[in-house]
Amino acid sequence: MPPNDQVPLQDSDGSSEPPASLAGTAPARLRSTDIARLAGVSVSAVSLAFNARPGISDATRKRILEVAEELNWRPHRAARALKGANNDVAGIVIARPARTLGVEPFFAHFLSGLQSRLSNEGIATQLLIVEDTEAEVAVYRRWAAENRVDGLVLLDLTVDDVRPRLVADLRVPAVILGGHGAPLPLTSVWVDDHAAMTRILEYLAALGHRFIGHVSGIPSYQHTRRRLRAIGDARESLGIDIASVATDYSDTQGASATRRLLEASPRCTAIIYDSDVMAAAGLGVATEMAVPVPGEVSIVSFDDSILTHLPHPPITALTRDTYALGTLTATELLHTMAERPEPRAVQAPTPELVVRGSTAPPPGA
Amino acid sequence: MPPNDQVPLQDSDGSSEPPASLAGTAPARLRSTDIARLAGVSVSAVSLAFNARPGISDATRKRILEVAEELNWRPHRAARALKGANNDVAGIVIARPARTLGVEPFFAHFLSGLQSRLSNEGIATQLLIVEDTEAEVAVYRRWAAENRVDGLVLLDLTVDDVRPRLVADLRVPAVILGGHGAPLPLTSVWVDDHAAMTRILEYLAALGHRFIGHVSGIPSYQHTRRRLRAIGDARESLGIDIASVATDYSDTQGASATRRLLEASPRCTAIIYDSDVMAAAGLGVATEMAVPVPGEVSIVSFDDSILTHLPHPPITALTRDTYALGTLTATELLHTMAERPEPRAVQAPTPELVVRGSTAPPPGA
DNA sequence: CAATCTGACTAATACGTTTTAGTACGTTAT
DNA sequence: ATAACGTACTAAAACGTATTAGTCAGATTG
Repeated sequence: MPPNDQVPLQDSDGSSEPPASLAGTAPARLRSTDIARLAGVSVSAVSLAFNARPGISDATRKRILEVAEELNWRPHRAARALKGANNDVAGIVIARPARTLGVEPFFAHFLSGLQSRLSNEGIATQLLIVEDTEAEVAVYRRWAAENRVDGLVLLDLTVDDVRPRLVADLRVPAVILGGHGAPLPLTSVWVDDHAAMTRILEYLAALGHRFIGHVSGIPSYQHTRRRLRAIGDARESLGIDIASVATDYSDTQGASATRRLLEASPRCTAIIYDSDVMAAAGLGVATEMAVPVPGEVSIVSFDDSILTHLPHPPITALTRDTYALGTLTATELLHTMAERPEPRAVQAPTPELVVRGSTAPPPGA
Repeated sequence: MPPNDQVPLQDSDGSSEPPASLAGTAPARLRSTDIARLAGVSVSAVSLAFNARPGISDATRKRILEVAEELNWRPHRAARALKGANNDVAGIVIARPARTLGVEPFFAHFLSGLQSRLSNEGIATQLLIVEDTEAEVAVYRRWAAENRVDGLVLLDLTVDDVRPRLVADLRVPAVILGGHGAPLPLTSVWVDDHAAMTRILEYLAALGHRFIGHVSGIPSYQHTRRRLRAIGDARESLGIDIASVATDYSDTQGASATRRLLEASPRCTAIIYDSDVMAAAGLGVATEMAVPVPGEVSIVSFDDSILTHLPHPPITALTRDTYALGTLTATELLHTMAERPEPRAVQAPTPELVVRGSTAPPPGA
């Protein structure tokens, strides 16, 4: 008789309550051998049943699954991963000070979409917040060496970013959000910021604005570059004058940049903000300085969220489905994980301009 | 000669670039045997070195670690987990529609704090968003059976919540955010909502308000109950009249509840909102209805965030360090994972009232 | 000087699966 | 009648590490 011919102690009554006093005793963990014995088959059969492989009859398969279900048994994922199977984990590392992360609705929406699509495929998302890119890179190296994740999502692509090359070399399937331009070693999902910014500028120009302020985000980000390039192009084609001020996306810097722009002389008649947080902060500054919006100055936000809906006046903004951007990124990642295709650039829909109360023709018009 | 007496093909030059054209060929994975051979020791020695155990000399330990570092080798985490070691993963499941999740600054801040503390200990956070409690419970059962996580954080505790009992029975270390009252089978971190609400009510009563509106959150949540109980107590002790309206925390319902309260006659002279999102939405509605804030009606938010800072007037709010709440929860979870102590209730600091421009004495005063 | 001990290290086993290489048996083709 | 084949299943060999039970040389002790 084999030595392990005993079922681990377990009440057959599903609603049973383990004796709380014995918290120290480790409850015997079920193994596939237990399921096999109870179903009257071998462990191999259990494996075949759980992995939906041919080689056993439907009746046997059903019986095995029923036994497993009853005992709430599932294959130990470490043992499974050890055999080369997937971890069913995707990793995402965000290199920003954790305290400031919460203010960006963008992240939460994007993450929701990403997570939702991935968990449909049974893939969990592992999230890590680090201080800087150096730490981020170290995490990628560690995760790759430990075989911890099946895929990665890279955010905030900068000019001359070292991460795509590194991650590609680590051979971890990955997708970049925001990359474009030079051929990347990884698949990327990108938004046409140039066209989006042009949309705003054409709208403001049509209203009659000729001198426009721009509160931009972090200059090293590629999408910031693309927006600035659109502004450069529009200077010539639309014949308007634009002054850009760089910030770190924080409400504080958005506010102080607004103050600078509104105090300057001559004063611009419209301000474009690279994020919703800064636009809302800017509107606050304008109100505080008693500069009527949109009477004296119009305000446009590059991003849309509850922050642009709620103020009075509500802020004209480029709107995009950030949640859908997350699901799109997840779809690309799943495809990359499954097929390891050649890298490609996938374009997400260009944001649409939603006109609200914060924009109007300039004062003189 | 042992059959695996060959180093997997690997350039000694760290900056080397694998031939991109051979994307299909699987790069040989390093194993502890490789490190052992290169360091001139056995695999056991490698294990001892990596787990900081006695049994090898410092010189040997150093040599092993150097070889591993050079090749970017780290123990395969699945193999390690299979031997009973920790996964170094904490799980958190949020049962809310993913699309609405992004609007709550609370989650992002809390998650940031939690994550930051956990990753200090090398523990990653696995995040899953599900539709309802049923799905949430299924996830807990699956994760426990698969041995996927070392700890769990439970959110949004409701009255008669089934989850604490279930998770306790699954023997997964876990911490609840928001529980209190009846002795729970799990350690919980809780905030004294009763005292916090009382603080608001006393402040408003001192200003002279006698009829106050309350836009509450989801009634089945325990913290909502505690707030309502404080309101009940204050009716008697402070001699004020309060009308509560239940919502689902959304800006939409917050707005419509505000409309109802402001249209009622007699009209309340102050409104308390259970969340910052609803307070901001409510301020918008008041402005739209041309009800001056704080001239005709004062507004107080139970939660503080950028949403209460930015509007004009900025909203008087209870402020608490949500990020710190996350780190506190993480600390409790780490303790629970390490020591498996008896469940206990840990109280987080009671929120402080920050008076801003949205509150003033009632019109007649 | 023999017996004991200690430090540094290793061989072998266990963890719980998946996968490979079968076996046994009944059915069909030659 | 025999060979070939397919189906349903199983025994045994991985996967890469941690751990247990050693081995061995040299130091210490009685």
